[in-house]
Amino acid sequence: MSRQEGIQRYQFIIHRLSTRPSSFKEIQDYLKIQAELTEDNLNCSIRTFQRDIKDIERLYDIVIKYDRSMKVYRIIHDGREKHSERLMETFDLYNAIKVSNNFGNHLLFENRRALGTEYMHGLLHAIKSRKEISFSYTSYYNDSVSKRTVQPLAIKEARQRWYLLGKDTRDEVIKSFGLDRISDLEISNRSFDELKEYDPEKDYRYSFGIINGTDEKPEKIELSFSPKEGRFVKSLPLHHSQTLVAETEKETIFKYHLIPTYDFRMEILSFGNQVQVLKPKSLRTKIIQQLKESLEVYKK
DNA sequence: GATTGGCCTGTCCGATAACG
DNA sequence: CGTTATCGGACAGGCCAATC
Repeated sequence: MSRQEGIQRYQFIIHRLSTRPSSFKEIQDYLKIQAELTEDNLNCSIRTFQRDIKDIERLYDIVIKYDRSMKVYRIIHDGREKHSERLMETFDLYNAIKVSNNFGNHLLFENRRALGTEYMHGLLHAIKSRKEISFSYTSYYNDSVSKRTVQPLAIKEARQRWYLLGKDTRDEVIKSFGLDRISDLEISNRSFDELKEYDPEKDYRYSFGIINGTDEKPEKIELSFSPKEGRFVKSLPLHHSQTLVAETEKETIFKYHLIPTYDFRMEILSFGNQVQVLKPKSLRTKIIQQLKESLEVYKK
């Protein structure tokens, strides 16, 4: 059985259990039906299923537990944020296309740059079996290419981009790598120990995007949006800590708790005159400064 | 060597029995 | 009748052999 089928099985199990809690028998039947549709071999024994549950917890931060009173397995903790939901969407789409090959001409995809998702299976496999990987990485800031050796920990999506989180063996620092910047991926046979102390959830709770590891502290931030943008932001929160403070005819105020990194400031600026930073003063000053600098560009 | 299924033991928890 | 002891079902997890 290929490792792709193994990961596919995880996806089906999660999919089934997030629809409704099920007994092992029901899950097995479900897998059987899916196996016929996709022409993959997804059958598995109870023992393999138990191992899958453990793997799913490590890979996706989804905890599945058996409920004795109801005699079913259910998801009791879902650490997925948007990134895994997107992974599921992609997976659903992939299967839909696979099931109906003839629909190729009726599904029109938006042209966009490659996201590096072709390495997804390889990376998930490396994370799961704790193997060091090496790849060529093109820097965001200049186009220099460097060879990296990394202990892969997790895959994360932030702001429509995919990132690999891993510990760079050169300086032992946990970094994020844009998947679209990775090439020549190689999975070595050197395995590494699990990092017990590492908790990706904790590291990114107060991060806006992928920038982290800075020593800055999270701050209480308040933004005032115009009513029009307010409605938009309400339906598409900028950050999971977003809470509504006040909503009047003139403005909508949200508060956040996060580290105001560069990418967050850029996001604020992208709203133009539809947003105003109320708190904290330091961020307000920074944004004003930035806007002034923007104007300077046009005075030259 | 990765993956899987079978077997065995441990453990949890509800059900039933035994007891004061 | 209420509390405690025992039992049994079902899953979890370690181990190992089979398979590719």
